[in-house]
Amino acid sequence: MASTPSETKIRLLDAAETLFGEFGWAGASIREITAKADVNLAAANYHFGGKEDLLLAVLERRTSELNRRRIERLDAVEAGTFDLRSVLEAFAAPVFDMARGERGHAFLRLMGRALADPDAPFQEHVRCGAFDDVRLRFGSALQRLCPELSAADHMWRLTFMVGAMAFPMIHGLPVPPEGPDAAAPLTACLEQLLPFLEGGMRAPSPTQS
Amino acid sequence: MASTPSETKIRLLDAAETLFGEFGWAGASIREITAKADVNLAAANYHFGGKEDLLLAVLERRTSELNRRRIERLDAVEAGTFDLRSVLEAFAAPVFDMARGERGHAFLRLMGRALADPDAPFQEHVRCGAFDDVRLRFGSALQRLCPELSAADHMWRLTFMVGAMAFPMIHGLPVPPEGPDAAAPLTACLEQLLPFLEGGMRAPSPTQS
DNA sequence: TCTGCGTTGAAACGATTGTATCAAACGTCC
DNA sequence: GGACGTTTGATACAATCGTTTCAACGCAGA
Repeated sequence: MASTPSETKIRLLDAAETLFGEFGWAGASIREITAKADVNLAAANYHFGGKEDLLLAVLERRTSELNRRRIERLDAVEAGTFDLRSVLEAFAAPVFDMARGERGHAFLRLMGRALADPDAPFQEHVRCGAFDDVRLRFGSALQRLCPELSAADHMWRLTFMVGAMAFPMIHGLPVPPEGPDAAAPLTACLEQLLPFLEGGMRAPSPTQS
Repeated sequence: MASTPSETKIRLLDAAETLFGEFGWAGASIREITAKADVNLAAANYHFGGKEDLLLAVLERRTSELNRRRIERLDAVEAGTFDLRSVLEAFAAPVFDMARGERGHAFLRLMGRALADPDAPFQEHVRCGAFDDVRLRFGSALQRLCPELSAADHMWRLTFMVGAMAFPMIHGLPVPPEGPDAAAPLTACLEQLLPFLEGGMRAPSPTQS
């Protein structure tokens, strides 16, 4: 029993990440996943217990790392220049950082699904504490930075911000270029996203018109 | 042969709208849909030809009306006070208007899926011209209202705006209250959304920092 | 070398999927 | 009233689903 996941487990997680991200919860089958991973059909149930637990493991593998980085960056921001732009960057940048490299496209799609897809297993993961720390910490930070907004205002704007970020993740970034700088769309998306979010957050509250 | 859709057809469209919106393309089955519609299993294939054509019919029924209203409102705005807020309202308000009433919840979910769900049949509908007019007209209007933004800037911001709007649609609006004003969350969401979008659109372009 | 445990391979389970078939029932027009 | 095209109902089809089973395999420790 190795504490590091076996080769089979990793191959399963990778294949599941790709196919769940591509076709969703009901659209990706255990058979397709195990075939893509080039492992036996029974391996999915043997190592993870079932389809749902496989998806949860796939999500957990990414969101734990993602949210860890977010909190880390927020800590740094709160210790230094505590302004709106930096907080938003601490929230959004880790997504695009982790999307660099080999499996970046699949990662983005899966995270987009995790946020936007209302299918039961995705939301089960989101609602079961995986994002609670992030929500609390960033919610508190934003409330301090935009004190003129009510609690309801903040709830709505957080929703809008997550939606604005999730949308390009789900639909894929435009024309991933070959060659030396394949991550150019990622930095472009982040650079475009941040001023948009900041402008949205700085807008006056609709309740006090 | 009546030009108005038969009772069976309407019941099928309603049930399909609810279940496709709830469980997505692969998650909703013809059997569940026909059972919910209280029609025979074969009716779906008889009236619509197949599962995919049923979904496309469901989408078409709503998006044609929705986008018609959008263009209508944009026409009025362009003939009158042509400002950013009014254009954004012409884009967003018809969604929440149509979400009022009996089947509003299912309508919102379905439209949210149509925008955000990357599953093939949904995107097939979106990409096959259903939104082309809206995209062209509103894109042109926004470009005139925010001339300091580049074409790439506008493309990104349109993406972010649609994402911010689609997100609450997919996940449902908070606590739909019983009683006289069950549509209160709809007006609240729209009132919250518009200043957020306007703030995002008015943000400076990231390319000319 | 033998034993034992963790893992894999191949096959099968029952349930559910989308679709096709065909006879019965329906309303409409001659 | 009877024939006809349209719609429905019940059933069957092949394919695929998630899951289970069990024998075979690999490799540690004794």
